[in-house]
Amino acid sequence: MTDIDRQMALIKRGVAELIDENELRKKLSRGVPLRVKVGFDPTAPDLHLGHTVVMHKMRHFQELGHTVIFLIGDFTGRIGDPSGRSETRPPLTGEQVLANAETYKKQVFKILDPAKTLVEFNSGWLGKMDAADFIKLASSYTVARMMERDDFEKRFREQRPISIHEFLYPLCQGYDSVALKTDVEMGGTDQKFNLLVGRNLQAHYGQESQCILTVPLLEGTDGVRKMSKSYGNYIGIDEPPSEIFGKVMGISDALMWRYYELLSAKSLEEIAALKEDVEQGRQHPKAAKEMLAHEMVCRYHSQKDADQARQDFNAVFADGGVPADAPELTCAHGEASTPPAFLEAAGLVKSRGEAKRLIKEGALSVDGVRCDDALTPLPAGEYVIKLGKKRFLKLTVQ
RNA sequence: GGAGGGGUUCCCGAGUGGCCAAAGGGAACAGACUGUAAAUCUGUCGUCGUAAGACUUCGGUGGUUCAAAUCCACCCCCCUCCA
Repeated sequence: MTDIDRQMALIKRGVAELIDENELRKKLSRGVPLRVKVGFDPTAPDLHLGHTVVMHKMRHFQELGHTVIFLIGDFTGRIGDPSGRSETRPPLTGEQVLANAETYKKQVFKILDPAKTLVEFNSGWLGKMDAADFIKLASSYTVARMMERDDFEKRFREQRPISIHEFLYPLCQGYDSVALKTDVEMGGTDQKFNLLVGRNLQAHYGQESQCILTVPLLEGTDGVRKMSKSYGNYIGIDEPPSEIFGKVMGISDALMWRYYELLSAKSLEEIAALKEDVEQGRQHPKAAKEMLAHEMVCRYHSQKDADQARQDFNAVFADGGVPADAPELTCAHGEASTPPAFLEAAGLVKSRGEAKRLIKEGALSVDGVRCDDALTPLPAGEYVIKLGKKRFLKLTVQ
């Protein structure tokens, strides 16, 4: 029994909701590895920190000896999860799905143990169902129950449209659990309804119902909306060390604690202590944020990369240096060496007009000296160009 | 099948013949202040051009007009209600 308590402690850490705790204990007590499923969208192979919240939970299950099923929703992806305002998406080709799956694997196994991970595609069973099968599936649920979903309920009340096919999404996702004989399904808190449908469908098809476990949604770097590629507020786990470090440093102080809570390996006690230190002025908030940034780079790259990223960051932003990976450009003296020309050539700006505007605003510096002359070509030589706070260029004029 | 509402620059959203590259807000970017935090203030925010100015843009295609985001015709798409 102590083993089960130990397992439960790890499983429950940081989760938003677990349904139902006693059922899960019962499943665990059988001593058979559980089948733990998490579904992923096939269209977004760029994993970001938001995805990692649930992935760490998957990792926990693996560490406890259970089987994790990484389900790629290539069939359900055609419907598009109705949560939010997403629309029906065009189906991806087989090759696209496979290519995306490969990209997924490359990133996912930075966290998950490949030996304990099963990768599945739900087109494998959903794609084989015929109209009669779908009618049967649809008959397993009632409109009233479907309308329990707050998104549907809300839209219905506001007289906004709900397409019939949107009802199919939770049903399909739920059927995945039937097909895979899932013991536990996890997802973000916004997935709760869908996860519950799986529970009900399994019972309908004569199986033992899965437990469900939801994890909090991580806010994006803007601190407002959930982290998502389409909002452009994400930190991708495949991004280079300097990017990850820099993006973490750019989040607000308030958000930093949220990230600590959901992403850090530190214990909740350690985090509370750190927060206390910052509030009491014993620790500078920037230092606390640096530790977080360092930890993230460590996880997705290496200790060495993290040290380097921190050093570079401070060299650049605290001491006004140049990042080691700044782009380089060589151009001829003359028209090509006027600021708007080389800024555009280097891809630092979208148009010359933009370059001129920025120069007018005082954003350009050459070797650390502000330059507001957009007309005069730079003479031959080597320069360090800085545009705004974040854009750098090593320029050689011949 | 019928009736009505709508598609505007990254997003929301004004704009019903010239004063519109198009109000306002948001986002974003830049400057000041900082810790590349927050807050605040200032500025920029279609392309080209040092500038004057030129060019392209308001679902699509044609048309009316000296002149259209604004008027007309047809088409495409979205939404609501009735059946």
